[in-house]
Amino acid sequence: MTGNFVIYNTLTRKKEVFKPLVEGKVGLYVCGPTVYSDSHLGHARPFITFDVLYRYLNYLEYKVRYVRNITDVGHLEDEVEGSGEDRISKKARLEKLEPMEVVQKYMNSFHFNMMQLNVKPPSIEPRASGHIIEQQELIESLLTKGFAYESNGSVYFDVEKYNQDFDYGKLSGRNLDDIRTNTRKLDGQEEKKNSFDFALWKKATPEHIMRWSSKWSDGFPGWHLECSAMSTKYLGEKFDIHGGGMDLTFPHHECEIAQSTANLGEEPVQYWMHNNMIKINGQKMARSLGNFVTLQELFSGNHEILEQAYSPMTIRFFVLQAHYRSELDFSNEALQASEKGLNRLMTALSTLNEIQASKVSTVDFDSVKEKCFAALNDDLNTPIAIAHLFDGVKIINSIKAGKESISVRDLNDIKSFYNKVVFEILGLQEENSDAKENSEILSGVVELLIELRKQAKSNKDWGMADKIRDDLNKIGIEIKDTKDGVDWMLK
RNA sequence: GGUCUCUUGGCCGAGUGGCUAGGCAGUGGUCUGCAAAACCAUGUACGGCGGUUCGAAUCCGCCAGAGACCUCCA
Repeated sequence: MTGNFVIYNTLTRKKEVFKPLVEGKVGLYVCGPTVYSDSHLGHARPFITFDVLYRYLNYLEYKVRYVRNITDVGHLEDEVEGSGEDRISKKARLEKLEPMEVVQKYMNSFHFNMMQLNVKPPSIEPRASGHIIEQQELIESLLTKGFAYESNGSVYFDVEKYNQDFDYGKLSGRNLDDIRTNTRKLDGQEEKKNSFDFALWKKATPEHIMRWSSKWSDGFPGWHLECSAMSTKYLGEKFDIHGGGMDLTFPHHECEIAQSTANLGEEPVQYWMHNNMIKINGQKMARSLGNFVTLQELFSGNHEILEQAYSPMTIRFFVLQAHYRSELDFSNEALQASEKGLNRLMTALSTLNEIQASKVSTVDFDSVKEKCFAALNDDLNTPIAIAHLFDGVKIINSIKAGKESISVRDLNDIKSFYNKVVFEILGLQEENSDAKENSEILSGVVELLIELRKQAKSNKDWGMADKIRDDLNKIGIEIKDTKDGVDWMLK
């Protein structure tokens, strides 16, 4: 119905027509969050991006199994921080919580944020801590096949050996010689044959709380391992799409490919998709850089750099107004633009329900529809798709204004088109309307005040009329005099 | 230092050899007692310097600036 869906594949650095391994079915894996603190705006981007991918694949009538992991075993800290302490256990000590309590807390808040952003839950959300056995089995297999070696209770992946049979660095465009000469010297690497070897199993230091027993040592899995183990378990040895942030390309995804390929003999993933970063003041927003704004802060406006609160849908729309492979600059001005743009789009959708159909259509909506889907098909180009939605808005408004007319059939067609694209595929939703509809008491009170104001107006008592309007405005209720009467909404 | 990417009008952001998105802001207008909202109209921008071409923001080269990765990171 909608032509070929094209995806930019990081592996080939080209756009490719998407063709699933199994007709009609898609296996999708996306790197999920490490749950040790609240999610920030940067985290929201991949989850919104791949949520739209998931929704679009569903729209294209694929049966999708979407796996998105939760990293809850913690990984090594930056060496500069000392100790090699697990980042989750470190936080736990600071807050005097059990590690799993920290995990639970932030997993809950992550889920809540995702719900606010209308990000659909994945089909399976496996936790690394629940797949220690699978990860150990994978290590075992790599040891048996000679791609890993044990050293002082830890197990490392032998990159050199792997590179003899396969191509280490193909995803990120590196080769081993470059890596060899350019890898920085880090401490605590004497155990490894080569500095670029990475841990599959790490022996825990005494103060490390999160640990599991194994034949090698009491320890914990290396940070690339869980994705290999869990994607294989739930999606099979070969699956269609793997997504994640661009900053994970190397080393994380590179190592993931190496582990899986060494184990399975062939590459597991057909299409690698990477979203770009959100920037703030010209720099990547990242926890480590301390320049982040959490989603909760964004939604409440409670952060010094925020001029106001921004609703979840504003954030979602903001993210979708840029292509997922482009950098996106954060600023109050940009966010406010998105807020107003979204409002314009949503207003047009409700206008759609007020339009009276005529016998004939004087407008042609087909090109809007075609261009919109063409954009989505072109590597999920949501900004272009949205641009065409706005072209449609212009048409809708001119019908409303009586400049154009539309037949019943075409009107229904447009309604279903906007429903599909805006709500189903882009995953936007109405905000605020709930409060208005759900509170009969409030609604009754406001209607009464509007009635009183109307009387004041007919008596030309502008002072009273304006007082009612302005005071309501102060407590967050906006009164609008429109052609068709008085409308009100919660701000 | 190595690998890679980017530089578009006041802001955010598409595009990638000729047809010169879209949103926001600004300006003008419609509506209105006023206001807000809404709606309509309106902007010829592509870092600099060369080159290729009938024609370049789009291709090539150089220069300048910014960023990402190489280390936990969405």
